[in-house]
Amino acid sequence: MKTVKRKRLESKGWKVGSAGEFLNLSAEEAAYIDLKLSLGESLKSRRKRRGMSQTDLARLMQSSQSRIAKMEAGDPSVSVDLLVKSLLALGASRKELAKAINS
Amino acid sequence: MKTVKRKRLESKGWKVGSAGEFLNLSAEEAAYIDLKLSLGESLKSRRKRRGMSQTDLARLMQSSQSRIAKMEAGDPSVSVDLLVKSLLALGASRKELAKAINS
DNA sequence: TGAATATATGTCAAATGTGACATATCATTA
DNA sequence: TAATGATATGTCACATTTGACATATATTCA
Repeated sequence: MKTVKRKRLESKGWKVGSAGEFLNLSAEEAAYIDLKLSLGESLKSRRKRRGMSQTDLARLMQSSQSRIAKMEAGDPSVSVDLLVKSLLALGASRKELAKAINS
Repeated sequence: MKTVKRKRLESKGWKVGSAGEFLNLSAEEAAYIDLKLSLGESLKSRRKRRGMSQTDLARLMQSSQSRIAKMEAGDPSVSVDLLVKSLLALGASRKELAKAINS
């Protein structure tokens, strides 16, 4: 894992149990977090491509600007569920979702 | 959508708002449900390939047999998060996850 | 520059998801 | 056919996630 991403995680309040790698993350925990970060980034770029603000997207999703911000930032308080629903709300297809997950 | 899958959904207590297709599902809602069903099936086949029972997997995941059953069945009470975590616990890679989502 | 707009961050009550349990149904096989 | 093990389904107390709000910090641009 790159240092940049690492700092990013550390500073964002990720905190995990068990012993293991650098932040005490097991491979699965790390994969899970990475996944969320990827989805968040994908959400952000999609939203921007559409020329929408976080507030716009929040309205579209019946959510709130602050939650959108947290999604895009990979905040520990947001679920993969919400990220997936958001991407679908922005018109992402299954295939595109899969791509976002893989990237 | 095939009739089999449809019956499956109806009988499993899916219940959604708004007007639209057959069960009043918007395209996004349908995609979301399909996604969960796919992940559930993927989980089931992975578990079986490993020769594990639901109880075994539950132990591995610190969950319970009943929750595993619900995951595999696509029960509305299970989150994508849990499905993803389960697949990761069974050793699925990002790429394999993506594949499961796409299939 | 400064005002307007966008994004980030912390908090909380309400909503949703969770493991655990009881118990039912299904499958295998002796 | 019983007995045994696996899977399904309903329920609930507890845990986590949610939208909303307040407010701080960036960003844009006249």
